[in-house]
Amino acid sequence: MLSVSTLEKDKQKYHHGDLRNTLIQIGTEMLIESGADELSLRKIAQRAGVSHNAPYQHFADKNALLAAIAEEGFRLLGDAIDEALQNSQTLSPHARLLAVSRAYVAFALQYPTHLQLMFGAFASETYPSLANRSHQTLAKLMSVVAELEQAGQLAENPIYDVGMVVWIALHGLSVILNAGKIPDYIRQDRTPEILVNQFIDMICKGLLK
Amino acid sequence: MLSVSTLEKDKQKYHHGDLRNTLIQIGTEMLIESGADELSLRKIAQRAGVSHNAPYQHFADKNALLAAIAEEGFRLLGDAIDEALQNSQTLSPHARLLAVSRAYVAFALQYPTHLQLMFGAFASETYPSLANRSHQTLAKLMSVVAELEQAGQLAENPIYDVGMVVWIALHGLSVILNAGKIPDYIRQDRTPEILVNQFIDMICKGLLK
DNA sequence: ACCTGAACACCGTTCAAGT
DNA sequence: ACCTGAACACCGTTCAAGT
Repeated sequence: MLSVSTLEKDKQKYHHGDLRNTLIQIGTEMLIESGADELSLRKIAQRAGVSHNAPYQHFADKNALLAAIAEEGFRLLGDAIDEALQNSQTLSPHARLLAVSRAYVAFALQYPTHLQLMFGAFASETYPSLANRSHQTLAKLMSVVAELEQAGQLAENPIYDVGMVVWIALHGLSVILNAGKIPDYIRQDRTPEILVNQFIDMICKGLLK
Repeated sequence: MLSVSTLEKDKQKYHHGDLRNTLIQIGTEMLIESGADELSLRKIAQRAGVSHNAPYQHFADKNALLAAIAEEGFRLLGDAIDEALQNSQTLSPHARLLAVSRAYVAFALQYPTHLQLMFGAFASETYPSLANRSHQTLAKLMSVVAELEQAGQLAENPIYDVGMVVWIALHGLSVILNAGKIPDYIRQDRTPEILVNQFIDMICKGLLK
């Protein structure tokens, strides 16, 4: 696991230039563990073994660190989607769409505070690499839509719009599930996985006659 | 814009028993003006002309006040939807669905921090009246779906599921628009209104052949 | 260039006390 | 019952200083 070169790189630990990534990593862990309210610059710094002021060497303010943690969140989500694509290689484009959809919602339920942070209001101009990461994530959804297109299964809509519609549905479902806002009389005894499958299928087939 | 009628129904001022509603109203205003970061219990109390401790007479903690402000947000959203229904009485069920959809997204874009608060993680058991309000809002969406049903235009899906699918799409689009996460190559020069119309229509007709 | 420590203005919350 | 004021532990941020 640890090669010599890795060790040498590790020699340049945060005391010599890698504090930035350490802070992002610790922030990510703390966000997963304790939620957004407990996430303070001072606690992150303390856990990194550094004074509460050191972060300002690498981030303009707390918001900049949060943006970096959000960016890391998009990387994690991207990994989850890639894994779903990997595990569904033999299946049909439609089944792969459902697999990716379940992966999206599963990520959302596993890392609710991350999702909230990722879709918080970070200005794209101020945090361009965050915007970039979110676009890369969307691109993974688009690739599945492209498979449907190549299989000749798409109705007459711009392919990018199809991808966006899938995205807004997945994201809306994720947020509403996390907020606990699906009434019991609708939810019944369906798991999130079943809800994703059924709702995405309804969208594929259309709501009206 | 901001209806205060319900909150003003009690003639007793906050010095005589209406501090609770005053705090909710001031909190609502401050959230609209300055965003969620600036929203502190102490500032709300100060603006209400009361000590920073008085709010604890009416709310267990800051979170409880936030939940009440979120609840007020659902009331405002409900008013916006009602207004859209009022203004589209002569139109077809389908056109009314689009009108309500535009109203939802318009509200989201006008009060982005409210929307975030409304869909934050407030436990339904701890804040039952908040959960109730959100269910009432969903019911307004359901009423339009019921019109489609009565007009015989619905495909073979549980009616509640149809309403939920509309809701997740509207909410996902709202969050993603507020987060500024639609890439320019997709957004092109379309306004939010046009995006809502087109995306909801795509969902009505179906994405696949 | 990178980090520390003191200081400042603010925050949510608790407690004792006042009416 | 409703509100106040002092106190506590925390926070983000700035500044001067140390290596």
